[in-house]
Amino acid sequence: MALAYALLSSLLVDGSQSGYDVVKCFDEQISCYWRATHQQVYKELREMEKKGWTCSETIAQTQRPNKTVYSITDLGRQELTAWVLQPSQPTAIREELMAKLKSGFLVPPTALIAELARRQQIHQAGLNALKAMEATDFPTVFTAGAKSLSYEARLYHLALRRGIRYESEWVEWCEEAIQAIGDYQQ
Amino acid sequence: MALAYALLSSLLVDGSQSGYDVVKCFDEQISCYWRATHQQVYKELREMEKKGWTCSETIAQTQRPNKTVYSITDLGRQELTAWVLQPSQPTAIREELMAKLKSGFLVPPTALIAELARRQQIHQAGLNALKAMEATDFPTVFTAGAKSLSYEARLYHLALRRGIRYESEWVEWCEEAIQAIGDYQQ
DNA sequence: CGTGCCATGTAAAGCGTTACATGATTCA
DNA sequence: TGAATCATGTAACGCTTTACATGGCACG
Repeated sequence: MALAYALLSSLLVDGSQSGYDVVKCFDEQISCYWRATHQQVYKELREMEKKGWTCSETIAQTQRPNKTVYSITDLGRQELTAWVLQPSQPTAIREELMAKLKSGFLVPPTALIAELARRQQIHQAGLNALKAMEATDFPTVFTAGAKSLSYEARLYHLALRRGIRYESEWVEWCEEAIQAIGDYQQ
Repeated sequence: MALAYALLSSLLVDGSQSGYDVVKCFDEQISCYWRATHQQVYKELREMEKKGWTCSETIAQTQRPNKTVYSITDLGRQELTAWVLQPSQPTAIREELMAKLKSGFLVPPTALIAELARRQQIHQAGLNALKAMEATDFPTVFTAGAKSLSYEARLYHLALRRGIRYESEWVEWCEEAIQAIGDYQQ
């Protein structure tokens, strides 16, 4: 369900787009809070068109495959607004690594430490990417503060901040866990 | 897939259990990193028995429905160990609230603030619950430090710490977001 | 007398991942 | 010449959620 609305918001904020563009936008920007494959995106855009939430236009291109460019309709905008107004539940957490930790005594501590270090690197890389996004998309934040942003930009910046906090928290926890397990070696 | 292993680790660490017990254990303890409905749990336990990862015994009860109590087998333990040794990918993030924020300019700021305050309360409650769990299950941490724990307990404590950090981060971010949106009201 | 706990299940629908498929262009 | 980008799709499978179903006991 929520994917449909995430797509609508992309069409609304970033303008009319082809499925391909939306996927790219998801990979680049939206990935800090939502993920979708191209198969899902194309399917959902077609289904929303049936419901009248989007409309499409085919753009003929030479030297490139033709595009189907989707736009949000008034009905789509209404649906999106109604959805935004609804309360949202926290996402159910599903963290494989924590499940592995519970049975972690089955394997050598060094194996756990290696895995935690690997995860720490992944989250550090994610953090760096998000910080780079912040520097690119919101440069004024660093000089004039977040209050310099427009309301719309500020809202999006808050989502980015959530991503940054999330990845930072992961990096810190990995550090804590590596230290802790180190205490039990020899 | 991962559900199966989470169940095995519950059987291994917490001992033999009925499906019902496992579900309760998931609701109470495991919910900070995994969630499953009773339908999933019962199904998975039966499937693992077919594979020989678990074995079961029916306990007749008067005044209560009979139970099927599952135990982990040697094969199950081997499979679990092999799984723990495999690298695990970070969970894909799917955060509805962030998607709503991106289209948040469609609704009055007060609506956003109300929703953020509601979410903050939810995460604060989650945080309190996890801290209470820490106090109950690991009382020595507060007096003698985390190093007083056995290796097994320490590993589980680390998972709990991750939950605590996660909920704390949410509460803080909600605060930040409420403040930020407040800046744009008159 | 109603609510909630104990204890287990079936069935259907929805959502998400993975694999497979095409075919031209651009860049190293 | 091989890889990456543009652009869109089908199909199968598996996981997750939601709804429906049963039936006794205990507690207020």
